[in-house]
Amino acid sequence: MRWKWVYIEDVSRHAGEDVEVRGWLFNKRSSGKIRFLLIRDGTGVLQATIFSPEKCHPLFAQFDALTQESSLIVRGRVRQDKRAPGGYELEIADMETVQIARDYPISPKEHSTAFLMEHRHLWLRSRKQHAVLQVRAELIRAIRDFFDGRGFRLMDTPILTPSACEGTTTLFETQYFDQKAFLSQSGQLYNEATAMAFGKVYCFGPTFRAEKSKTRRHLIEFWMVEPEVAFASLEDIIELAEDLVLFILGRVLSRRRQELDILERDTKPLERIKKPFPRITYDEAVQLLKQKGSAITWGNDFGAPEETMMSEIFDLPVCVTHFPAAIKAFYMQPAPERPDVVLGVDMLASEGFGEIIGGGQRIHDLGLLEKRLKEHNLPRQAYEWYIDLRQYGSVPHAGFGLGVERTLAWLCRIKHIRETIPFPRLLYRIYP
RNA sequence: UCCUCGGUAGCUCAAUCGGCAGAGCGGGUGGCUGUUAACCACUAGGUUCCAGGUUCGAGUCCUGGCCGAGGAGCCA
Repeated sequence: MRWKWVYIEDVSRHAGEDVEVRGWLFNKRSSGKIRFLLIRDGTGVLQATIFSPEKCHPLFAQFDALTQESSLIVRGRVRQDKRAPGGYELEIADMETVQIARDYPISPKEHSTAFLMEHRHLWLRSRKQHAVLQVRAELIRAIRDFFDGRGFRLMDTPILTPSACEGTTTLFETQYFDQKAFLSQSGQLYNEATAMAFGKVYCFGPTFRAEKSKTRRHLIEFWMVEPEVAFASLEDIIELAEDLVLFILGRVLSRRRQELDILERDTKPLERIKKPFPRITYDEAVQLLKQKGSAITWGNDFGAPEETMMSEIFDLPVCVTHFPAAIKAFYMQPAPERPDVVLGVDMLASEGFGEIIGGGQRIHDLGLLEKRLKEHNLPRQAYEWYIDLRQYGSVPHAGFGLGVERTLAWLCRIKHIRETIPFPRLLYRIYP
């Protein structure tokens, strides 16, 4: 007979049927005349059993030879059983060993972070890491569905760029034939051009920052989605950011419950998030933080302790607006009648996870943009095309960037951002 | 880049005042008719990160180096 190859996530639909499962040995146990195999195939974990009153059953010998992470194909009948994890198990009739794994280094007991990072290529198979990356895939799909559903056009901005978008000190330099090029830190400047061509756009890709930062919330290479909308104001863009976050939350909470359970994520703090999120200006935030005992003074950016304090004051994500112009990028539009602050917004996630979104309104006036470039000592020739946008039907416009890994860390309540991407690039680690 | 802590069996850790190198897990062997990180018995397994120094004697003390972790600044 022909055995039907099924994935473990679909196994409950095949109760009573003969099927084939292809996967890896997650764990095994035995008790006299009965043997248990926990098999994973990437979509789930299934318990399979071998039962025989004969001690010398050939399948028993095959079972005994299996080691953790050995690859195998099992065939048998699916049966509903309350005693099995997941409620279904496979009664093995036939088993094929594909390869015996020798000394798999990650045991079911505890390991240090350093050891696990060294074995990241195998750590991905572990239950919690697997769950986090399942949520990541869902998060990315939700982001795309959100923007596509609202008529945004996906614009792929370049990764190799001739100039800096923000500071030049944090750029990765590379050779571009006989000239220098830099790895992109953001697609924003290019998106300002595509927004003038398509009205509302987004880019979604990897970004690179050569910052020597060694914290739980920094990656050297990370993914960012950046919408940009022509004719939009700060107000418009904040609402867009709120809608995006709510859409993502809805998707992940409805479709990835099981993974959040595996991660022991208490979902109540996420479930109570509703529009509108609290909004405060930078001025108000500084006042609040001072009352809470922070040493912050006007004109300084928030540090990690300030972000933690903010999430102790509010139990929803918070939008902080109107930052001092001096601590923000050259392209930020100054507030009307208050030129020392800009129409920018940072969204701080709840539960102490800090900034997940940064954005705002961009300068659309030619003269002001030229003035700012000079003040920031940026080479005009590298920005000619960008300046050009202000000469041909310039309009107010706004956008933001959302960091995928930080958002995922918040959703999964993962302490360190290194677990939110399959192969993290960190300050002192580029292997594996 | 700065501050703090750490490096002992494949892994996670212990080793009192400087005095015989130890446990659990994993591996191996055997047992057990429903296990849930199964359990029980036995068993193999060591360049104590590297180089130098002090000492009768160093995993332990000193000097230098290498590697890692936690935190800070910067940022999404």
